[in-house]
Amino acid sequence: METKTFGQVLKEIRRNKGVTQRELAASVGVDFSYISKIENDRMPPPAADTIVKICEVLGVPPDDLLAMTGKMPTQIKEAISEKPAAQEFLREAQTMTLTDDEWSALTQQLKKLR
Amino acid sequence: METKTFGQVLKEIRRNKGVTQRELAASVGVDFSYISKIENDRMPPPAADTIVKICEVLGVPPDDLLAMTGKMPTQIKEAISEKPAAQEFLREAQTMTLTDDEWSALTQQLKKLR
DNA sequence: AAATGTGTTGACATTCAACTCAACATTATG
DNA sequence: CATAATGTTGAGTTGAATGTCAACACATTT
Repeated sequence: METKTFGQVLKEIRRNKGVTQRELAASVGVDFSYISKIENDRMPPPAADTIVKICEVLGVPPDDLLAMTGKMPTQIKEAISEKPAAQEFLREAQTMTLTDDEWSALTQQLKKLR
Repeated sequence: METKTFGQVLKEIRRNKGVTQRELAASVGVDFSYISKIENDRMPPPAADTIVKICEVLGVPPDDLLAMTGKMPTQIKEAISEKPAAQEFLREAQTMTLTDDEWSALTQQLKKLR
């Protein structure tokens, strides 16, 4: 399983969409040289919110790229910060060290709630 | 419901344990003046990991103090960062804007898993 | 009251993520 | 090839988080 880097994936998406680094950077609101560095893995992936913007500009869901970085968008972080019940859940989950399957099972439970 | 501040709670715990600011600070590994500022809410609560250390030294579970700040210990953050399945769960949860009761229900589900 | 222990305050320091800027290199196009 | 478009690189910047240090104030003990 040859895992692609964040930069490799981003570069591929951007090229497939026929967008230049400068165009992307301008739309996102960062310097184009920064995009270059990210794509070549000279720098760690950008902030979660920037990743989201990038994905919006490129017209792809941010989930995959976010998952690669282990970062959480501000919106989600804040939502959790404000919910002690959510934090308790996470602490419990962490002490149990859930497997991927178990997490998926919980996601299913989640969807049943509504 | 008059909510106590982080500083007020900490000061209370420390005093109940009969520990001075300097003792606590030395054990935790920060400057004692920093403890003073925190207790008087001159500064925002410390980093999550520092909160955990403080609670260890004082011999109390860190959960309450952590919950007050909306911060997550590095250990938990990393555990989640490494688990795309966990992140997917959180994104789902966030878009659904769960209530406290729903979070509690999930925590119950969690305990059933083992 | 002097010394000692404890707490408070203001100014400053450190660290790190997340970039920007300027210069240069490479690639595509007329 | 000449020019423009696009991409790369190294050094420096910025702001927020998280503290430290030195000086002073207050409280307690001897």
